[in-house]
Amino acid sequence: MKNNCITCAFKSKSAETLDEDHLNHLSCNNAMVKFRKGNPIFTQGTFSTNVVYLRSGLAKIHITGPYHEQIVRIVKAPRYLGLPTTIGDKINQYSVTAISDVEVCFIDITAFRHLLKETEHFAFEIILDLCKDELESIRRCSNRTQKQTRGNIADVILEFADHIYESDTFNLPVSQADIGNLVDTSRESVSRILTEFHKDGILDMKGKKIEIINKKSLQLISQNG
Amino acid sequence: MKNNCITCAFKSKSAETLDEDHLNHLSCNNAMVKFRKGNPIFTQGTFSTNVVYLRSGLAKIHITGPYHEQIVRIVKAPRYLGLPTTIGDKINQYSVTAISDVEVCFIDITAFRHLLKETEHFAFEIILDLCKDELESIRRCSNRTQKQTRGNIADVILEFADHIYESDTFNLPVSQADIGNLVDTSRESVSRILTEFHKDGILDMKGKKIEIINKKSLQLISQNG
DNA sequence: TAAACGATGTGACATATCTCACATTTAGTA
DNA sequence: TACTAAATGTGAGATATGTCACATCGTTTA
Repeated sequence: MKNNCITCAFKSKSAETLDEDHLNHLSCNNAMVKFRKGNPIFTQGTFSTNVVYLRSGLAKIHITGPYHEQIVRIVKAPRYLGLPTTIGDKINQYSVTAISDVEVCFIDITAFRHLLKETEHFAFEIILDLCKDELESIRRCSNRTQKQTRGNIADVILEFADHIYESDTFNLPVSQADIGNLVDTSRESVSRILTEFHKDGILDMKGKKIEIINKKSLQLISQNG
Repeated sequence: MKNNCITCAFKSKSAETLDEDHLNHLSCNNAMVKFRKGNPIFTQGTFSTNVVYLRSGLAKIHITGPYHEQIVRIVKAPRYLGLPTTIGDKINQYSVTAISDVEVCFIDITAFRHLLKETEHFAFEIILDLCKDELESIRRCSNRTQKQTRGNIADVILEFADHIYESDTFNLPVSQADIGNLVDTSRESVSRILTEFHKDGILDMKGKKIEIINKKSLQLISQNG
């Protein structure tokens, strides 16, 4: 299914810099695909022949570590998925899986490189994106290894509320096991800490539905361990 | 002190793509500075007005985490230092300190951006660098959080031998405390594990001098925890 | 050369969190 | 609706590793 990038309402910041000709070129080398919640968008170890752009929805980036699968990050549209693994290597170095229903654009890598060469603004926006992602990776890794589990779990909750859903009430799109391997702890510890937060009146939980009641406390826990 | 990039023997892969005119432009906006071991090259929290290129020597990239300073990575020349923090943000998001005597080029950021715009090959090489660094960050973080301390310390030794010094005998350029905060453990644990390796006949230590005796074992420890 | 400081070795103890075990609840499907 | 599988709650015990304490060794500096 071909896509029309000119009229697309979910353009990336880099695509915003393109003129009509280049957007047309992008449209011609671009396939929009829908994935249902839970399905893999691309998989570690396979060939990467396309640049992937997440048009709508949520996805998790995960990597097979030395012992177990680890979630690196949970991301929301709009953003590119796996530029490092597509451009930096021919084989995907990590996997991306939809955690809500998503719309994804697969852009032919040759066409993408063509755009990088032709239009310096486009390339610069991509560089900016890469730089910000790398900073984020470093910051996250430093937090994750230094903080104790309570702090990391508080972070995850705050991340969902502040950056992903932009609301203090939301449905967790992932299991507790997922949260565990996002912050590198066991499923059981996540459960224990979540019920602890509940008992302390910090948040309300009904199944997957979470409501943050005492955000100050949560932020304090995030800061102090 | 102005630099002549045309005759420079330590050109980056990206600079290799430049023609004489552009190299001249680079030379004119470029200052080469030497730092002695232990001195900061740039510091987290300060303004970043230059792109920094490590021409020779070793450096550590470190960041102030929620609890303590953490070494993110130890890098060797030739490579850029802190592209993400220079391009992605105006304030340095991390620090870089020399761990041997080093030579560093400070490139004016405006001139650097100019090169990015003018020459698509240059920009593409930079994008490649950024992508590879990001992949490396993710891989490292996943390893560090999953492996046990013994495995991480084995990794550091192997990294020095295989990638930094390219020899199984070398002088450790950092203290055990540094290694501790590179792999997120205490100074005492590093000491204990290092003497353990020594007792097991895996390596020989005389002061800072390390000689790997049984590399196979070390690799096994790196893999299995 | 001494003194002072930083880096390192090593023991004892505390503790966060993992693992295993099983109960219980929720969701998905015939 | 009932049955099955997956997700979650919770206890008990094991353990890797942090912290504190102090001794020793090497290196810089006055």
